[in-house]
Amino acid sequence: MKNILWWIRRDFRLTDNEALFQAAARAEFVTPIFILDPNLIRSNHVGEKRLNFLYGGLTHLNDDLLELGSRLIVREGHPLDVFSELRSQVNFDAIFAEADFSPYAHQRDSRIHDQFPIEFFGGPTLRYPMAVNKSNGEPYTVFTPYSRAWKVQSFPSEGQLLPKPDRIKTPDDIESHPIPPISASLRQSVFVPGEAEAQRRLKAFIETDRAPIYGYRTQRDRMDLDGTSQLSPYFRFGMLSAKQAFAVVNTAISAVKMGEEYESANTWLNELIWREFYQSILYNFPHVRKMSFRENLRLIEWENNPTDFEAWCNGETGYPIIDAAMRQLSQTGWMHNRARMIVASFLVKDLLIDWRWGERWFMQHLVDGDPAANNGGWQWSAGTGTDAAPYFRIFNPILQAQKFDPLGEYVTRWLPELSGVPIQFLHKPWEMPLELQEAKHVVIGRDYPGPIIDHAFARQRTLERFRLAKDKFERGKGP
DNA sequence: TGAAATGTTGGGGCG
DNA sequence: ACGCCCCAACATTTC
Repeated sequence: MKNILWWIRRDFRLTDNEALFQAAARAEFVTPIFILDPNLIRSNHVGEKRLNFLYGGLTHLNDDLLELGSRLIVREGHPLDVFSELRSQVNFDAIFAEADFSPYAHQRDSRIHDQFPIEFFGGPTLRYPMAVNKSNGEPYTVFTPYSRAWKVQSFPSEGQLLPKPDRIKTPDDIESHPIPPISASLRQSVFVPGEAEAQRRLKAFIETDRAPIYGYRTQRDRMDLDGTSQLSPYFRFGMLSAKQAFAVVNTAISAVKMGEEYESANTWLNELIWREFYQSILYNFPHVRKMSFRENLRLIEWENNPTDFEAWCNGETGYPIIDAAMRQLSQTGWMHNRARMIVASFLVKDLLIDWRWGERWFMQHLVDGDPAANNGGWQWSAGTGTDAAPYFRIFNPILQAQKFDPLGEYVTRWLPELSGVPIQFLHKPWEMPLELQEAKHVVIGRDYPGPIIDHAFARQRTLERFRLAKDKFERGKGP
């Protein structure tokens, strides 16, 4: 073939990229193209932090392509229109792309497939969402059996990873839209975009001396430490392939064989499989995007108090662990996973606000915001999802903070105004005697808000409300 | 990938 | 010495 369009969607990398590899092997010219699709970049499910990471990623990808003699073509518009227009300007024989099974992408791609010669390769996960099923052909809805079946199939080895092409020839007469600039306020993001940074982080997490992965089982819950890989934004845009991660972790696991290090590496492996699980859930049960997976919890009578929601969003709930986490999110576009569970439990089970409100807020602010993982996480926390936390499992924000931020360093990092508060009061500052509040310049109601809700009360209210929803459902389908 | 309520046990103080 | 109470500490049940 003469010219193949390599259509980049969420595979911002040159190594282990089957679509690119095949395009380079089969065609004389390869045209890397990224489309700024208004359905994605103007959606109310994305915010500037993820868009900036995306734009930065495009810049890095273009730099990497330049080194191979190629360059990135950027176009703006609906993909069907963009390809129609392109066809009138240049000759291309086929479009090659990494598969994407999220609902919008799937629908978009089948329309493209009706009108253009397009071939799909691989995907954002190692296993296709339809490739891990029960013996009766039905998809799994519980994680543990899913992961067991997932692990039975073959693991990739590092030798099976595809190299990047030596050289890519790209026609030089194709116009490109400029890569949108990054907002000045976000140039200092903690997440440097690009494939090189993704690889550096993967190696730092797994392949250095005393790498964090070997203490992951216990360290991952500590919000005050950097015990997690922080790779999620890179997975989100495919700056790292799932296959690369699985191959590397597989090597690490074989190297240790047993003990705490082995358990830890396996715990991280399981986290990668959770990611595959939720991709599969969204593919097989697309309605979870709109409603509870569990039918019996679709009639919860939410409070949905807008003032409470605003306090949660802005980190002004008066619970330091909640407020610290929400500020970490709005300042960095990322939140520690343990903190995600705590703030989700608080929104849903203390404030009784519809989990979909929280889901949308996360999508708007997370650099790693992914519809499948985010929806899965929220439904898990709300107790409405597949293999979810039972509805009566309600986090106590104070106990969680004491367990997983024992020194209060996470809280004071994001709430420096609380740095003078002694640790025994840090996670419940409203219990400070008034003299101490004055002395530490943390007067509740003046320097820091009082708690917007009493946890014990909220817990009882939620147990009642969820119970009611179940009862209503039972009666509704009655005899 | 909880927490609270309730139940049980056992050591020590004490009459 | 003995029974009784108290109450941690731990276990089990319940939400």
